[in-house]
Amino acid sequence: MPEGHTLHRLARDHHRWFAGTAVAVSAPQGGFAAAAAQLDGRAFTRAHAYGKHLFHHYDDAIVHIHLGLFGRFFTHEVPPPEPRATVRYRVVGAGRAIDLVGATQCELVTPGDVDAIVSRLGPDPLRRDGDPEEGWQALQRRRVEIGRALMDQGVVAGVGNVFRAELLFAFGIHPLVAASDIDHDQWSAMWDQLRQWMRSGVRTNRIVTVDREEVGWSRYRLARERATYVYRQEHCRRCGTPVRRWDLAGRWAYACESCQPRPASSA
DNA sequence: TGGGCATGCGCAA
DNA sequence: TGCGCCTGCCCAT
Repeated sequence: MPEGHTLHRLARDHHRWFAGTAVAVSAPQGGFAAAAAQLDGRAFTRAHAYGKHLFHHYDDAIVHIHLGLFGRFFTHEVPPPEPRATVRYRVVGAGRAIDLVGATQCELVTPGDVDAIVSRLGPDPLRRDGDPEEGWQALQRRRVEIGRALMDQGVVAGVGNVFRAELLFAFGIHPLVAASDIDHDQWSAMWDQLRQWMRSGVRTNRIVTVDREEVGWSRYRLARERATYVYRQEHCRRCGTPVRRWDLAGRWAYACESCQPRPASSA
């Protein structure tokens, strides 16, 4: 379930569980075996995230992880159960164990590689150094629809399909509006909203964009349901209009064309 | 049992 | 623009 908040939450948890301790590292699936052998028994020094990228720092090595669409971590008490065959990277500390499965990337990298990865990314709303002006500058250079630009990690690092859909809905912006038609004040407000949602996402480990008062939900219902206005909804949670969806940048984009008027320029 | 789907992304054309 | 890759889970059969 990886958008940026997921990776920051993982970094926070992994840091708490492992930083400053020696850990056992293994690679049941085999692909990461040589690296795991090198890391086994080493001191885990820290974990950090940038956008959707997670980094595990050991005393003299760094592991770079990108979950892709399917990747996830399973967490266990210690001692952990026998790993399933698909576990690529297992870390066992004093009190917790984690299993990485299905990730697009899990590799040893150098500090230089980390710099190169981060340099391709736009500002991250979850980082103190995340600068919305940098995002604004990048957005100005994009000659595409806003629904496409928001998925571009060089504009904002950490936004995925849910935040794209919900952010545009919150501002009444149709995904097919040209990125260049977003004005500066609007962008600043979008950034603030995104940062608020993502911070909350790190705390609760899920995405909630609905206002509980507006939708009239109990806390119980809020905890159970997909708490979005248009993302994977049949009908707009605000006005009831059927939600439309179409392929944009290879992913389903969702919008309520009553709350988010379609730009005149698009057919 | 198997098809479809999922909060990504890079690459070939 | 379309495809391939990584895996788990849910649903229909």
